[in-house]
Amino acid sequence: MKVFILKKRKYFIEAAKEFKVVVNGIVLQAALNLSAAQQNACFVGYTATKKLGKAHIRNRTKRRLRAAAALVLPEKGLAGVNYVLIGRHNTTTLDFSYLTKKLKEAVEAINLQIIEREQKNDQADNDKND
RNA sequence: UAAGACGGCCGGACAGUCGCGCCAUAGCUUGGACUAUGGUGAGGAAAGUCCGGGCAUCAGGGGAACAAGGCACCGGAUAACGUCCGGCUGGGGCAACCCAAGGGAAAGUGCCACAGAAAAUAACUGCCUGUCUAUAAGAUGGGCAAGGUUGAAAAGGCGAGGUAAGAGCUCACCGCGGUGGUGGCAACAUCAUUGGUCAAGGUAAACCCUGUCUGAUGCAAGACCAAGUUAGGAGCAUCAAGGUGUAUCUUUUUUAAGAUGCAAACCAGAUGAUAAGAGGCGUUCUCCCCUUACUCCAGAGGUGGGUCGCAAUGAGCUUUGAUAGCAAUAUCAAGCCCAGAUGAAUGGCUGUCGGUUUGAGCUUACUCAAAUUACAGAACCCGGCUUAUAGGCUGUCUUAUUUG
RNA sequence: GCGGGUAUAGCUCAGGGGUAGAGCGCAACCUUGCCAAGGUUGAUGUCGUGGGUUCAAAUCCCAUUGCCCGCU
Repeated sequence: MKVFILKKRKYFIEAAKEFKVVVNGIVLQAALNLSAAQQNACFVGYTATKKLGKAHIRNRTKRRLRAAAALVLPEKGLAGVNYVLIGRHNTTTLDFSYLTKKLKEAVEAINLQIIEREQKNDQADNDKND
């Protein structure tokens, strides 16, 4: 599974509207992306707001998110999904192994949501066809 | 030894492992969000954006007036500065040393609450005295500016003489001003002499005056490439008659095609020329020089694609050396090349050694354990200022005490 | 990256050198059988923070902190 970086503001907004899971240290959002599905890859973006602190704290937050995502997403990520990781105030202080564990849980949870939604849609399509 | 003053420097180190950006080279399924190897990768403040520049655009340059704003003891340093260095004056400290937006209040205007007779023109109270009425005292004329509960501030201070009462009215000392000498580039210091019409408080971080400096906008500047969109209006003359438009006619496939005419308007093109006019760095005026006719206004669409600017030649860097200077700094020599991203690299984890604090063993040392290890992240680039900062190293000096 | 504004009572805001104010809210009392409305009275500020100028600063100057906004 290849992991690429999200750069467009549009996709961040889409992700915020669709799926969302919150765990200790991380907020995870996601949305479907058809073009990514064709490449058999998923996209990931990182966000750290001004609320967290000054520039060096925000940079540190993004680095830890990036390091955690590099461990988790190649295995757990679904193809054709845009993930957005949002840092929280305790992201920099939490133990790193704990953070990765939590991220893994979050990704699994959000993947479940996405799959359920797709199955529903498929069923709906099937019903219509019938 | 204790207390203190002023500087300078550092801003954890090493190793392992998994990763990231950029550059170079090589490779490939040959142009990509690829792979390999090598190199390289945050600060003293990268911060705040408070000053000064470089650079870019407004075509370039000069002058006058006005406006707006900054600065303000003197000299020097510098590309420049509101920065720095050295001095002066005033204030603080026993001292080392520190602090100061530190020009002008006899150019003008304003303001000075409360209190106080009065906040600047004088008046009121008061002191002395002549005349009249006359018991006390009052009325009126003259002289005077010492005293008058206040206040941040009251028309030099203090003492003596002097007088009807008083008064720089006179004198001594101090202060203040003028002139001259000496020292100093100067601010200023000092000495001499002279001034009593000594000039009538404060406030200029109130307006202001004087001197001096400043064009505006900031790399989201700006240049090029690619893609896309478009109602309208304004701005010379001429030509030609292409497109479009429009009118008429013909054909018949009558929602079309063709022909001819027109050139008022629009689009596009060519030519001409200097007369007038328009635009061109805060405003007005002016001079030189130049430029534009596809320029300006307005509207529409879009939410921002790529390359350059932009990282190795610089106001560059150095625990280097020499020379000049008290110093800031300058010159010369030697050596060096040192981040360049754009949802934004410089990280995650582990170990060892450090620093600090606390506790225990405990005679300092030393050992063990725990905690802690700052402020903070380049975004066009430099010189400063300001603010934040755990902890540490180091130099010079002052005062006090003790010992030799 | 560049530029601007603001901070005053619990809340919303005046005041631009001389004793800090208004409205709403709060408290007490009056009115009522009780409540609301109404009336009377009262309390409430380190004027965001730290320096400076001044006799005197919320006000003028400098620095700083938080919040808000614009440019694209």
